[in-house]
Amino acid sequence: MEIEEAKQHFIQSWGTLGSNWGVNRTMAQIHALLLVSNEPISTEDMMEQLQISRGNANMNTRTLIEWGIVTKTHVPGERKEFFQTDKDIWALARQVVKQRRQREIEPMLRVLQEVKDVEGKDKETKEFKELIENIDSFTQKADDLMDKFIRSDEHWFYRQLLKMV
Amino acid sequence: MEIEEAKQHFIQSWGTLGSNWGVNRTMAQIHALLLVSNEPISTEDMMEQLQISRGNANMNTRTLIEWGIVTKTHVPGERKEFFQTDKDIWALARQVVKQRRQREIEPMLRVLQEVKDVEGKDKETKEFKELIENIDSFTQKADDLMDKFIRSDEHWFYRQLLKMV
DNA sequence: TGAAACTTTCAGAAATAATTGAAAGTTGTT
DNA sequence: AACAACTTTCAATTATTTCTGAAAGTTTCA
Repeated sequence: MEIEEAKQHFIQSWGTLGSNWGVNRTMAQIHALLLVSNEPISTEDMMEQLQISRGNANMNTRTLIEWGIVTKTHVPGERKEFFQTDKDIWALARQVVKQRRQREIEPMLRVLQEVKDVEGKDKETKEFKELIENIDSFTQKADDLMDKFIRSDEHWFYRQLLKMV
Repeated sequence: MEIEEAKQHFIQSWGTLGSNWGVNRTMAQIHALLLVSNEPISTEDMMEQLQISRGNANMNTRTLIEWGIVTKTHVPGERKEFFQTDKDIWALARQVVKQRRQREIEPMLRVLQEVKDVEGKDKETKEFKELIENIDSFTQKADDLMDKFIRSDEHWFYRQLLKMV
């Protein structure tokens, strides 16, 4: 396989992976394109290489920036904006975990809290409370793990893995 | 808040959470309904409580069964099928992780493998190979962690968390 | 066997999400 | 200030996903 074909294949797969995780295909592809590019790339480049419209490129790039995984840069002599992403895959993973934690764990914990003080002493209510209690406990542990991951570095994570039986 | 309201609220939130994770809303709601039900429920029950069609209820229930998180049961004296889910939230999490691992990690590793032996000794190719190598290494570690989680029980997981600094 | 009870399927409809492209907005230069 | 270069916005369109409901299929039992 030659390099251009490989990059293309990678971009496609990254897009598919993204859409499985609730990230839109184009957004994941833009990210993949940035990953495989040696230099920062412009909106024009994205449009050409992914065959997408200016609006689409702009919107999805903005979302990537909001997620904190893409940054704007400038190329000397060029007036337009260029974009780049951190090639450190651990940094990327940390950033994504951080986003999802904030965006999903926190709302979930809030709902569980709201629902927790349901009135009643009957069996049905007790069982419901127990379920909510279990989900809450699980969610908090997941939250704790994510928090540790976000604060960690690659080596820490690797050591933790080794420590596990 | 009284019990029916609380259950309703929970079902809605579970639906939203699901759709953030690439699980369709109805599927997540059916699952939530099973979680909060004290007895197994029938397709009719789902249709009525979630206000959905028979086809929709049937299809999504089937997918939940394929995912291994819902099972069929029978209620004595009743001819129709009933469904139930494991209320153990850890068992549920393990099952979901198992599915996603099989469905996403494996294909990703295959793509990385394909793309890894790209030809060329130039800088561009070298950098690409390095990127792929890093993603591959990360993915394998994630795979390893998932594998450990799948084989674990709640207490094991809790102990691992405590061991982490 | 036949017919009621129940389940599954799937083509079309409806809902939702993603994308386009052109106009409006902004920034920098002369 | 006027213009060119560039970015952003958003209404309209297109694509994708989900849902419906009725017909076909299956099971159970008298």
